[in-house]
Order: sequence, then C-alpha cells, then structure tokens
Amino acid sequence: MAVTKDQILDATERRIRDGGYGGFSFRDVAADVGIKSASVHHHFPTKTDLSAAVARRYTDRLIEAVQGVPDEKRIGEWRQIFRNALRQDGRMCLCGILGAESGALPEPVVAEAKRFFQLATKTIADKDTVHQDTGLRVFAALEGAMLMARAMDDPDVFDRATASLG
Amino acid sequence: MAVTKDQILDATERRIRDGGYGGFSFRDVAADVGIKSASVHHHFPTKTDLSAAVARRYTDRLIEAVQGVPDEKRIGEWRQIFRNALRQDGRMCLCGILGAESGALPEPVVAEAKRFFQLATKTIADKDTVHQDTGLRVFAALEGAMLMARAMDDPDVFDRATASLG
DNA sequence: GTCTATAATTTGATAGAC
DNA sequence: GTCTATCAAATTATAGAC
Repeated sequence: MAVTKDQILDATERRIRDGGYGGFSFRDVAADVGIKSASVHHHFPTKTDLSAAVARRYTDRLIEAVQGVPDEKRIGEWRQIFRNALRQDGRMCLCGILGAESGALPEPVVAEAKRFFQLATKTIADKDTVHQDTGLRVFAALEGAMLMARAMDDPDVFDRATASLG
Repeated sequence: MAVTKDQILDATERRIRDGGYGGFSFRDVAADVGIKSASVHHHFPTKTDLSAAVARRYTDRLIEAVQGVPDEKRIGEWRQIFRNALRQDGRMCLCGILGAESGALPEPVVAEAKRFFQLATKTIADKDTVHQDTGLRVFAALEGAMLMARAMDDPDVFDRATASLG
C-alpha cells in the first residue's frame, strides 16, 4: 500500500484508540500526517470508509500475529499486545472503543468491530478445557481492564485486573 | 431537583450510554426532552458541565443502591444492574464508555469516571478472601462484557462472559 | 424557564487547478 | 496525489425578549 495511505490509517488508528470515533476529525488526521483534509478524502471518501478500513486492518493484523503463536500461549499473547499498547501510549483496543460507542456509529464500522470479536475470541476457543465461553471471558477481562486503566489513569490497573488470566 | 433539570440529565445519560460523549449534541438532548438547545444551556452552561453532572449523579445513585445490599451479594447486584440496562435498551455503563473515550474528554468528565471506578471497586473490596484486587477483576469483567455484548449485538454475550463471577 | 435569533467555529465533503 | 477554495450543515454557546 502507498506510503500516505498507510500513514493515514496509522494516524486514524491512533486517534480512534485515544478518543473514539466521535473524538477525531479529518482535519486532525490530516494534520498528523502533514497534508490537508481534502487529501484524506481522496484516499478515503467518507469517515465511515476511513474508520471501517482502519478497523479491518487492525483486526487482520492482530489475528494474523496471534495465529503465529501456539494455542496455549495465545491468551498471554493477547494480554501482552494490549498491555504494551497501554504502557506505550495509553491507548486501548480499537474495536473495544468502537464497541462501547456502537450506538452512535455507522453500520459498516460496527460490523468491523463485531468481526474483530468473532475472530479474536475464536483464537482462544476451547480445545481441551471443560469450560465453554473461554474466549468471551478472556476478552471481557482484557477490554474491561484497558478501559479501567484509562479511566483510573493507572496502567498498573490493567496488570492487577488481568493477573489471573491464563 | 426541578423536573426539567432531571429530565435533561435522564436524556443525556441515555445518549451517552448509547453513543458516548462525542455521539450526542445539545440539540439531541433538547429534542428528547421537548425543549430548545438554548434552554439546556440555561441549566447546564457547557457540555462539560452537563456531562460531569450526569456522571456524578450516575455514580452517586449506583453506589448508594449497592451499599444497601450486604457485602456478599454485591458482585451479583452489580452484575444484575448492568445486565438489566443491557437487556432493557442495549446500553452500557456510563462511566465505562467515558473511560474508553477518555483521551478526547474534558478533564472534569474524566475525573468523574475515575471517581466512579474508585468508589465502585471499593464496594466489593476484599474483606475475607485471600486475593487482592477483586474489585478491579470484577469490574473489568463486567465492563468488558457489556462492551462486547454491544459490539457483537447479542446480550447473551454478557451472561456468558460473566457467568463465573461471584 | 423557555423562546428566537444569531454568532463563531468546526465538520464532513466536493470542485477544480496544478 | 495534493492543493486552494468553498460549501452546507451541525455544533457549542450567547444575547435578549417574553
């Protein structure tokens, strides 16, 4: 993909993970990349297009990364991914924040958030254990822990809330 | 409190719990209540004032309600409160959504979300068990479960993700 | 306490030159 | 592919009449 297009997606991802869909504008993203908002529209016609594209890339990247590690290490891998994002720049899961805001989001964006959780929970679906719904429990813990660490302005909250996970 | 002022807070709470801080406007709230946006400003001068007031009332109400039940039933009480809100109109925790969006929120609003989690986790602080951080674990699970139930558009997700909670 | 009117700014989006 | 210029609409907020 072209340099600029990727840079736009990068900037948008950062913006949404920080303040949500309603918390960024085309002008914000353009300024981050160093171009004008009209140029952003050239690559992604509408805010819906842009946001859905960011969410799809986000999902595909993370799912692929996690599929690269053995089953029994995947819960720890997800935990590390989110922990690092939180420690490095206080950002939470892109699709987590979209899920929270979903009542005021365009349908294609909600659909991408849904897809993320369907695929993500599947990466830690039960194979050997007795319990069902392991994936749902794990992601609920991770998403909630991120949200709380941000609300309480303390990254340690994430570690303490998820210490008992796989 | 005056009828209208409460109605404004009610409408705003519904709006934020559905689409977040960035997902509602003064005109939305005014239309819900049946007045004009200028009249909303008469009661709450700025969006920051309005949002912080909603969050404070939300926190005070829930904390008081939960303090009315015995210690050993509080986890179940919180679970029921959030479960009902989700089932009745698909809404999540007001302070959960604010926590997620916190990077693009006015400081007084973030402060109210922080206060909620400080007080809420305290209502289920450990008294007898061996584990620390019970409150953080429980609320992470509940908040994450709400967020996922909304993203996946399936209220059963909340039940399945939180089935193992106290 | 609510209204009309309006200011000032921001926002998503488009047209057309280079 | 980026720019300038611009639009139409929405947004937060204020002034002043009733």
